[in-house]
Amino acid sequence: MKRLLERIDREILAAGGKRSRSRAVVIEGFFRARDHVTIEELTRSVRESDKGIGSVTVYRTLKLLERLGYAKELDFGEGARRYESNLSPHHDHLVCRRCGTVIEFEDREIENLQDLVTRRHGFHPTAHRLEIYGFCRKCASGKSQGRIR
Amino acid sequence: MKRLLERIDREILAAGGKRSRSRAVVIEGFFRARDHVTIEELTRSVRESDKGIGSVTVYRTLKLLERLGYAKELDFGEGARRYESNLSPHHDHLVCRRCGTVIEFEDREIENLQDLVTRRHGFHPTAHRLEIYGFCRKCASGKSQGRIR
DNA sequence: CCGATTATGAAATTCATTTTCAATATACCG
DNA sequence: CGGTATATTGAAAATGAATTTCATAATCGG
Repeated sequence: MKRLLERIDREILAAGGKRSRSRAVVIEGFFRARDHVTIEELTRSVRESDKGIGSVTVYRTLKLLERLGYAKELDFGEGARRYESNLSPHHDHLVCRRCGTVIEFEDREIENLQDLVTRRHGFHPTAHRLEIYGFCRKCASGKSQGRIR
Repeated sequence: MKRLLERIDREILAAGGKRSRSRAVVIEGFFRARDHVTIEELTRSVRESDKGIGSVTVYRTLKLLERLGYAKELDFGEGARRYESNLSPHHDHLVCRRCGTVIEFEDREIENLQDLVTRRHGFHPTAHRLEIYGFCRKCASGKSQGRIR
């Protein structure tokens, strides 16, 4: 963790940036937080360390981390984006519509088939998103299917 | 087409709704329009038939069509939603980041693998979204990779 | 330490979407 | 048919996430 923060610090300096306490707090908070945080959640948690940190700085810092490749923007259609750290290998998400739990999964074969499809259409893929929405085991038991919307 | 509109009309009545000219124009416009329209695009096109239609009505009508199962909301991360008609069988999307072209594809095997993964985690899937972003054949030729963002 | 540049937070702005509201249109029922 | 309850409309206002602006503060390189 310390090592990671130092590395990011160096990259920011190398890119002409400057150090700042607020940003350091946000970055550390981000990597400590559970994955898939919203800006609002992270702002709240980060303010426990430093009362004065504005949400704008959180927005800016996460955009920065994304540019540097350390964070990924997610959108589960909730109205607000979420961010996850980009340290673990690529994966996709199962999102529970009731309790919000997010399960990460990785499936090489799906990825391979995606590549095939993509190539078949002459496409050069740069990214993809796969999310499966539904009900997790806990929420699925003891619930009737529920009408759509 | 006529048949489809009548069917929707009947469903709306059956659900306690009333007929309205504005809505009829929007619905017909939607099915005539190319797929993956934004509200703004559809509003513009629909206003050529009836100057006075407000975009609010377009918003409301598409939400209605979605509830009835005739339309699907899409989000390619552009800031505004898009809608496609839900008449054709399920498919996913290849989205060109340069020219915006959207190619639809369908891959039974990917779907099957998704089901497997989902079940493996005890999940009850209700929907999924798979989008592959990149550059279409035309846009990919004659372009250097381009830095991330 | 100086001067230049970057970062900050608050406030203002943007923009898609939703809500409110008064006016209008439509369906249902006698 | 006519009356009435109810749905629909469009404009304007409200919402809410994200971004921009701006004056101030912090940090770096020399």
